[in-house]
Amino acid sequence: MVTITKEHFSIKQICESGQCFRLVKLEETEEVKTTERMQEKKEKYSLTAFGRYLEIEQSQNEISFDCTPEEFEQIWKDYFDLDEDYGRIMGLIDEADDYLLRAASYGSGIRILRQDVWEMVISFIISQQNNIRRIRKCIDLLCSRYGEEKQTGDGKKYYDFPRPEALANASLEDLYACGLGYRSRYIHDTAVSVLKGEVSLEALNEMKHDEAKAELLKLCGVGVKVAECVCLFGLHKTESFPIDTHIDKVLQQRYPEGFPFEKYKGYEGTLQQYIFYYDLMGEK
DNA sequence: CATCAGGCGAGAC
DNA sequence: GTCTCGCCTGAT
Repeated sequence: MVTITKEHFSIKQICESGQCFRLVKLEETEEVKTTERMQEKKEKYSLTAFGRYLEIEQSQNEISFDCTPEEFEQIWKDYFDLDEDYGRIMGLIDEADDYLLRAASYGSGIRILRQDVWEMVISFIISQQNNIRRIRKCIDLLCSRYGEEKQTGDGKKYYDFPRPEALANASLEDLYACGLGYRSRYIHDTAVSVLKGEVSLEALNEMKHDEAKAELLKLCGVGVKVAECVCLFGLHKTESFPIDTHIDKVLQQRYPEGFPFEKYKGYEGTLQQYIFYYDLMGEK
């Protein structure tokens, strides 16, 4: 077990922000009173990533990871982008931009996770014209049917994310049965492309944002929006700025003169997440 | 019953 | 290049 205290880290907000579909809430327990009037709420989450299973518990700024210090240092510290100072990024926001300040304040615990590229490609193909609840369901089904079955130290079963080969070999009929609908063909064709090496996901890390985006656009079912999401969450290119229906609406309503991208070079994607989350979850 | 959910491909022009 | 249209599916 590794316990840290960290500012600008809310596992709840990261989960709700819909960038990682295999981070799920397990339970909520009302803890014994730690002070006279405040009841401390502990929230427990599970995460499956990079072939590993991790349980995480958070009470305010204290976060506990159920893993060894070595695994935390090697894997999760990087995964949760713990070396980045999100307070500094929020400090870049124009003090005259009330809306952006409110959005960042509302979602101040969000971090841009460093996730697996292949998993992001498939996950965000599934995300199109879809809601988070159903995206999770589709991905769970894909994992349990096409992912390798594994076990934790204490014997808990979980499934790895399916490899390209497994999805390339799946029949369209079976993919439809995972509730993927018309995205089934996209998943299949993309898996074949990656398996054949028509698009090399490994090579994307060495590329600039625009170059990586152009490569991703070669994949069937990957348009501009999905490509930007893969760049942001799978390649950690934080200059990526995915525009979906929420962001598009906000840009029109709040930034009719245009969003000041030049002002936030290199951090557009991080700010996009604050805006997205605020529009999705925030009160009117 | 219609509409919507973090779009995209195909075809028309 | 830009525009329109149809699309699986489950929730409301």
